[in-house]
Amino acid sequence: MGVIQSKPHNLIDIVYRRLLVEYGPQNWWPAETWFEIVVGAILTQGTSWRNVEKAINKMKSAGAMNPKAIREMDSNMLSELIYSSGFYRIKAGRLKAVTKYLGQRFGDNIEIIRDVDSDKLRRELLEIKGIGQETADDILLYAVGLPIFVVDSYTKRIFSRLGIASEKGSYRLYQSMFMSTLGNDVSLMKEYHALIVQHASKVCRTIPSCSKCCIKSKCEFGSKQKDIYD
DNA sequence: GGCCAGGACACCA
DNA sequence: TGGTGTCATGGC
Repeated sequence: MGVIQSKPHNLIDIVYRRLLVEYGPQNWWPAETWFEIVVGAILTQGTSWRNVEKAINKMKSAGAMNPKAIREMDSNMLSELIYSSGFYRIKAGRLKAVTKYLGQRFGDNIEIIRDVDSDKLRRELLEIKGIGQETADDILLYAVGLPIFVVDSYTKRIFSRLGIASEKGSYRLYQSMFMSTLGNDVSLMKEYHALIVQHASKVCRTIPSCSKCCIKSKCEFGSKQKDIYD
C-alpha cells in the first residue's frame, strides 16, 4: 500500500485547522473517568455513540462502572445492562476480558498503567480478545494519555478521498502518517480524531445541499469538496 | 424496509 | 493477505 500523496503532512495540517475553525474544540473523550473511556471504547465498536450512552448510563445506575463490579457481575446481567449498544453478548465478554487484565496486571490502578512502556502496553492490549488496533489506541490516547493517534474508518475514508493514500491502506500506514506530522502532542491527537468523527458523522446530515453523506460508501466527499482543502 | 453506526474476529481461498 | 459473514440494537 504505497502513499499516493507525496506531501501528506501539509494536507494533514491544513485539514486540522479547517476542522477546528468549523467545529471548535471537542474536548474528547466524553467520559467522567479513565475506566469509563475503556468501557466506551469497547461499547462503541460498530455502534453509534447514542446507543452507547444509554448502556453507559445503565451501567452507572447499576453501580457497574468500575472494573471490580464488572469482573464479579454475572455475564447475563452485564449483557442486559449494555443491551442497547448491540453485540451485547460479545461486548460483555470483552468487558470481562479487559477488566480481568486491568485487575491482574495493574490492580486497576491507572497510575501503574502509565508507568508501562507504550509499545509494550499496546501489544498487551492487542492480545486481549476483542481489543483491536482502534480500540487499543482509543484507550492509550484518551484513557492513559499517550501520544498515539487513533485511526478509524472515517479517517481512511476522508483522507483517501483527499488523495493521501488508498482507503485500503493499512491502519499502521495511516497512523504513521499522522503521527509523523503531529509529533507527540497528545491534546492535538485527541482533538484531531474527535474532529474527524464530528465532521464525518454530522456535517453531511446538517448541510442540506450535500445530497450524499461521507458516512456512506458511495459518497463523493473529498473528490467533490477537495477544493476546500486546497 | 434498508442503510449505517466512533470494530473485531473467524473462516476461507 | 484480502474478502466475506457474523455479532445486534436503534436512529433516520
